[in-house]
Amino acid sequence: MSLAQIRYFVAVAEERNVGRAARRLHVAQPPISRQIRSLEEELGSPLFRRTPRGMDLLPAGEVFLEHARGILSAVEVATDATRRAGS
Amino acid sequence: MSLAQIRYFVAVAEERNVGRAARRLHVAQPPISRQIRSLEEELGSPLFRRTPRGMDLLPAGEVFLEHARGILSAVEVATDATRRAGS
DNA sequence: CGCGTCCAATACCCTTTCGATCTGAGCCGC
DNA sequence: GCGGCTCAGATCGAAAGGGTATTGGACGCG
Repeated sequence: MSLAQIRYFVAVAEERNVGRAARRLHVAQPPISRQIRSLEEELGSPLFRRTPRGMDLLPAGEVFLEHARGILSAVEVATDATRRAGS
Repeated sequence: MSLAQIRYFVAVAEERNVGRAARRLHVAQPPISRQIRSLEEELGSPLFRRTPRGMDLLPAGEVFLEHARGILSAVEVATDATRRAGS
């Protein structure tokens, strides 16, 4: 699992759409698809249901989403605090 | 910043020695050195003081260490909770 | 005062990973 | 059924990451 995967996941969960998430992250769509799939494999359970109109969060995805946001903000906090301590 | 960098950092901080951290993580020493350096560059401030006997945590490093442990455990918690929700 | 030891950093190579582009397949509205 | 969406797959080139070998600096001991 990588922080990039977590960021991709949060964007897709919020947009409910891989393409929009990709544009928002300034990344192409296929990398997002692959990273999401790889994340699901690592977690051992699907996070989204694929529909012809986008991605629907599954229960496991909702659970992961809450934690994912916490992880990303913890990284931000850690970065800021360390920068402040170092300067 | 990557989760691997954070794991490397925590190991080095705990061992106060790059070589021991490398053995503990089953990785060679140079990759650890490089990732730590890259992390310091990204954070904009040194985290360790290099001595002939190892690595001493600087104040900025101590600050980052606390957050780093929290991030890693948050990742574990997220993984477990999601696995549980998916099965 | 060398010499051996222990440390991190560097140089170089190789493998793997990752993202971009192009393409395909499924579904829906018209 | 045709055009416009969606996500998924294949392929390629670039970048990142780790491994081995080596260098360079600091210490301790004879």
